[in-house]
Amino acid sequence: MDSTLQTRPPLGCAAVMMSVFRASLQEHQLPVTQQREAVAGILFESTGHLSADDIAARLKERGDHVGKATIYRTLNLLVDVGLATEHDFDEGFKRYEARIGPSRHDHLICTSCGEVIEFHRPELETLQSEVASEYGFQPITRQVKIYGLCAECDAAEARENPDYRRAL
Amino acid sequence: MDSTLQTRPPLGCAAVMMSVFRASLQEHQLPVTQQREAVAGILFESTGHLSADDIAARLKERGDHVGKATIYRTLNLLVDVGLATEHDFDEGFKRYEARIGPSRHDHLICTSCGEVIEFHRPELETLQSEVASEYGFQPITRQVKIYGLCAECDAAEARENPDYRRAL
DNA sequence: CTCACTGCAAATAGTTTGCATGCAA
DNA sequence: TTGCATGCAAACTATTTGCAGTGAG
Repeated sequence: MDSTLQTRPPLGCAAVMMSVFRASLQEHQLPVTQQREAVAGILFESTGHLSADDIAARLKERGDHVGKATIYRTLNLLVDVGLATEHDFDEGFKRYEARIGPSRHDHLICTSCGEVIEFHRPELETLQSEVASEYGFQPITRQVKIYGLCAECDAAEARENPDYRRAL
Repeated sequence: MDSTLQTRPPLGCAAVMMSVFRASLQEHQLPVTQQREAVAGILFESTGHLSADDIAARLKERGDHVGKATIYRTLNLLVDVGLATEHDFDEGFKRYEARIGPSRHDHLICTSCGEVIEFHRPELETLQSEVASEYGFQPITRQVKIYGLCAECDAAEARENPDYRRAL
């Protein structure tokens, strides 16, 4: 299913995503409201992993106030139509990310400073299908999260406590 | 509310885990209380993924009432000393599992019926180290979760809605 | 005897929901 | 016009925390 390796289109991407979103709404007979466009716009123009609060803040600093309930409702909508991905990095809240095409990536999460590094490993696609078919499972999505210390935090830790790695 | 049980650990395993737990507590000058032993016991004797509520229920049906706050405090303690693993299967609450040795396994999660299937893939170990070293990252733990439909739910879905797979 | 643990209840925090009102179609 | 969408606030739910009392070492 994900046989096409696709890189993120650089420009105009947000605009394309917006029209896909509008089309999805119309297809489902749902109104295209200003709030929905505002929330989706913020997400599509950003490349990071945004929390509901991040989105609220960006909307505010742009003058576009949208109620938090609506932000959550819109994010869930985006996830449902497949235009956004939900992430849980164990921070006690969720983060959302625009989902451009079928391109899959996974994450390294620093448990010390919270940095999130994306990585791509096509082998994971194969492995996912293999494991799934072994159990008659129909895979829809996956999350691969590797927790640990980023290069900087690792160095810092090794400096303070030279043999911490022995515990791993 | 009960999780699916998978493989059965060797006998006496729970007892061994308990004494490791007691040792950890003593090492940190922490009292070995009845409540701590009760909570740890439930977790060590089970092979599944238990929520805090599951544990409360099992304690109750055994006559051993323990306050929920204490259950949470003990679970966090177990995670901190490395004797339990925390899982988040996107159910809105966490599940805990005894951690026997360094054996790694990952999960297939049915988004329809909630079944959790464990799988082992040694290649993931390699992949984890490769990716990590590529970014100078020091991996500590990982979570690989493949969401989708288990064989039964997939069949049921295909029966009701013959071409749902086209949407994937 | 002392200090940390326990239970309870109240507090948190992210997210969801009920309801009167406001817009998109 | 006709519904859904919105905003607010209240509701929810899992988890954490404060505090008076209890128990392990």
